[in-house]
Amino acid sequence: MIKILIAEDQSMVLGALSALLDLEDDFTVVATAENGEQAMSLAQQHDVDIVLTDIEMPKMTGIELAQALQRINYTAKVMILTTFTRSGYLRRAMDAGVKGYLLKDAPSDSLAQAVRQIHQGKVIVAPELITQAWGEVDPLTDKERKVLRLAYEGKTTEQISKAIYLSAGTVRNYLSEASSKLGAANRIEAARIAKQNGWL
Amino acid sequence: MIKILIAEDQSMVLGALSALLDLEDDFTVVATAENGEQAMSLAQQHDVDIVLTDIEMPKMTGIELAQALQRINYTAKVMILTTFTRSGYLRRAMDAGVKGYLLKDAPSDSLAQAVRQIHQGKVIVAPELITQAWGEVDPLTDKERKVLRLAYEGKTTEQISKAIYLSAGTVRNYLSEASSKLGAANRIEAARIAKQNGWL
DNA sequence: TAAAGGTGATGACAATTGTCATATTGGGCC
DNA sequence: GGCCCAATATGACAATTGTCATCACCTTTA
Repeated sequence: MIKILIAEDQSMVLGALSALLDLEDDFTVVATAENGEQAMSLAQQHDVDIVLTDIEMPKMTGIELAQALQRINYTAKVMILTTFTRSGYLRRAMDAGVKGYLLKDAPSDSLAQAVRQIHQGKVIVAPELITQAWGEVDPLTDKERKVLRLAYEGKTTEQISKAIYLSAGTVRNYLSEASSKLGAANRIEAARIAKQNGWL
Repeated sequence: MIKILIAEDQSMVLGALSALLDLEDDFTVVATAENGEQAMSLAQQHDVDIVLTDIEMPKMTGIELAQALQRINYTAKVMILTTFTRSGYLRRAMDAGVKGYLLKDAPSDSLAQAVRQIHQGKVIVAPELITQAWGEVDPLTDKERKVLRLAYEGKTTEQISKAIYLSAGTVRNYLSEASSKLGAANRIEAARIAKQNGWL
C-alpha cells in the first residue's frame, strides 16, 4: 500500500485529487494539507511514501516544502503537481531533491502511473518541460529581481527606491540593466518576461 | 439520476472532479470537455442536467459558454466552478443566466450538495462573493479596456496606437483617463487594479 | 599591496509618459 | 439646417523613465 500525503491550497481540487487517488486499490491517502506548513507537520506525524504537492501555496511553497523535507532527511519522495511550466521552477524543484514534476494539464490517469513509478525509485518529469529545462538560466541578480517585482506592481522608481533603501538612480540602473538582459523595451515587458520564466 | 457535463481545461483537475462526482450515487458524468467550444458541442449531443464549467479556458470561456447556451434556450443549468473572485466575472455570469458560482477554494464535499440544490432550481453563489458583488461597477470604456490590456503586456504607446489604429496621443489620453478613473498613478498600476476587479 | 570585481551613486540627455486644454469630425435628432 | 454628443486628434508642458559614462567604496584575491 502506497501511503500518500497531498498538499494543495484549493480545497475543491484537493478533495477531487484525493477521490481520484483513492480509486486505486494500492493507494491510500493518509493526510491532506492546504499549505506547505501544514503538510510539513503532517508529514512528520504520519509515515508517508509520497508527498504530492502544488507549488504556489500560502505560507510555504511546494518547493520550500521539498527543501525542508530534504533538510531533515525525510525519506518520502516528493512529487510536484502544478500548472507552472516555468523552467525556473523545475530547476529549483530538482535542486530540492524532488522526484517527480507533473503538470495539471496531463491526463488524470497518468497520475497514478507516475506515483507508482516514482515509488519504485524512478524520476518523472513532464515531457513538455524536459527540453526547455536546461535552456536559459535566470540572468537576474537578486536586486534586479526585487526591483522588477516592485515595478511589476506599478510602483514608481521613487517608491521602489524608498522601499528597498537605494537611490532612485540606482533603481533605474537596475531596471535598465534587467530590461537589457531580458531584451525588453521597458520595465513592464521585462517583468512579464521574467515572470513567464519563473524568475520573478 | 442527475446528468452532468464538466468543462475544465486542466486535464488532471477535470479527471479528479469527474472522479469526485462519480462517487455520488445519484450523479452521472455523461461527458467532459477541455474547452468551451467542445463543451458546447457535447452539450448539444447529450441530454444534460447540469453543465459544470471553469471560466478561463482556451477557445471559449465558461461565461461565453453560458451565454451561448442561453441563446439557444438550452435547458441545462450552468454552474461555474473557478478560482476567480473578481466581482466582474460574477456579474457577467449572472447576466448570462448562470445558476451557480462556486469557488475552487470551497470544501470539496460542498460541490455535490450545490449541484443538487441547483438541480432543484435554487441559485447558489459563493458566500465570499455575495457582499462584494454589487459593489463597484466597471468604469472603463471598451477602448480604455483594450488599450490598458496592451499596456499591461508591456507595449509602448506607439505600439498600442499601431495595434488599434488610433493616434498615439489618443492612446495616451485613454490611458490617462483610465488611470484617473481607477485612482492609479500610472498605466501599470491601472492595469493591475482593473485586472484585480475582473475588468480587464 | 595592487589589481580586479561587485555594489551603489551621480549627472546628463533623450525618449516616453502623464495631464490638460482645446480642436475636429461625424453621426443622431429636433 | 442647426445643435448636441461622442470619439478622436493635437499641442504643449512637466514628470518619469531609459541609457550611459563615470565615480566612490568595499571585498576578494593574486
